[in-house]
Amino acid sequence: MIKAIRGMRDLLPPETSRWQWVEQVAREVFGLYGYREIRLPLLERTELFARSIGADTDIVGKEMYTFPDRKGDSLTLRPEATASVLRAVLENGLDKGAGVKKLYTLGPMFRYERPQKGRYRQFYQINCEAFGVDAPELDAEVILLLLDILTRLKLGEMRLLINSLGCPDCQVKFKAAMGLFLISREGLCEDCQRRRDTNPLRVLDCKSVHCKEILKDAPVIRDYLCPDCTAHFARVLAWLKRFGVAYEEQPKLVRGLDYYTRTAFEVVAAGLGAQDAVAGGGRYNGLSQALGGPLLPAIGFAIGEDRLLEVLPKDLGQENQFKVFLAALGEAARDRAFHLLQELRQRRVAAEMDLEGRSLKAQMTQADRSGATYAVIIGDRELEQGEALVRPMRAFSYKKGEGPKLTELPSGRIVENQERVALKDLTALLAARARE
RNA sequence: GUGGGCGUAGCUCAGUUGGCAGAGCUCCGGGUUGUGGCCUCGGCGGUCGCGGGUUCAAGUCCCGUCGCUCACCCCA
Repeated sequence: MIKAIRGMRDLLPPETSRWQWVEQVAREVFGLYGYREIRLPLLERTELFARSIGADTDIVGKEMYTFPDRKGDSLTLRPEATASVLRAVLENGLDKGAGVKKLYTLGPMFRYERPQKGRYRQFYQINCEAFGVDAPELDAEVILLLLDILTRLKLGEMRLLINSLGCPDCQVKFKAAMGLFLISREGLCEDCQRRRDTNPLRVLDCKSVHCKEILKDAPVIRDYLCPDCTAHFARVLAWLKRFGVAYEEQPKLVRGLDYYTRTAFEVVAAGLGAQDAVAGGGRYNGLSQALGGPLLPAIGFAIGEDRLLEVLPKDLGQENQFKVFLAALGEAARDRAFHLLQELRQRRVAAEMDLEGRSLKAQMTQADRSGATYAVIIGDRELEQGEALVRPMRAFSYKKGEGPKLTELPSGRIVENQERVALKDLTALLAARARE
């Protein structure tokens, strides 16, 4: 048997209804904040990611699905969305004109990593990107938007971690100080020794207990922020505080992609093990220019949908909708039921029936499993009289002062509230009940 | 890329010192010849991940390989 390739999985029902629910909520909230959807290719020129994400990052260095196409051009399956969004914005001139441009996109990303809990080679992100405004109010708004989505999804325990990475000027000064600090320290792990030369900022991010100890009194970026960046960050935090957002300043939080400037944030959730970041984002004012575009301030975030689904309650997104199951006995009745089935659907009533001519008992079992609100029984007897039996499934609610009406079946069983309904009125009646 | 755990029915898992491949759930049918769930009886369903080796005999022991999983790393 051919199996799905490593790190790539099938999302099956009923799980998919939870995904739809998450995406629907995200779309609603994006709409409230004035965002519109952009849909992008999954494949881009390799160069786009090399220049945006950073040639020294792990993502570009060893995690991309890169291959030459038939013409020999180097293509890459997108490992993240921001670079593509910005590329599309610049290519289509969406950045022209005053004011903020707000876009969201969602879909699969690809990274060649060793799979584990909450980490797949094809994984899904919900991305938010806002362009053209450098105001700290926008930073705050984007974070509020993110928390709004997560809250509506009933994400339980979550923490917002936040830091400022400064502008390129601040980063130059900080990297110099960090370099100086690291030069005098011995015993850093292999990775950190390498990072010391390539990207000293990321040494801060090291999870090694030993490195953490060494880095205890390392310089922090905050002390190297220029007055503008300091003021910007202070204002972002002030707004968050005013909106009652509980945040945790994390002086050592950095982002894995080179293009981040100023505000950087992350939302971590309980119950995910080591891969606990459910969303991450920040400002990337320098990205546009790195791609050869104009100066274009920007901020955004990505939600890791796979991880999010992992921690969300398992019973969400499964609304029990009104549904009818037609059970037919005999060929003539089946023909009539098939017509009624389509008529119900035309009236926007969810309806199913058995197409194999199974026994009534089997059809009732199917009706039960399908979650039907009503089973409609049509046999030759009913057909002759132009009627159908309408049988409520599951719990039935009574009107005031009314008790159940009992019907005795040929077998001696007694069922509640089974009605006889004229076939010509059947679909209209059910459509009316569906709207109740 | 590195390390640990695990691969037996659609699912969850038993399987003794190597000796006829099992259970529960699901699914299908009967009991109820025209009424779901509960009960009861029966049935379908397996290249024991794959390849090699040892042995009279391998799900079981050995080697290899693939996959899953958790962690490192990295990140959403």
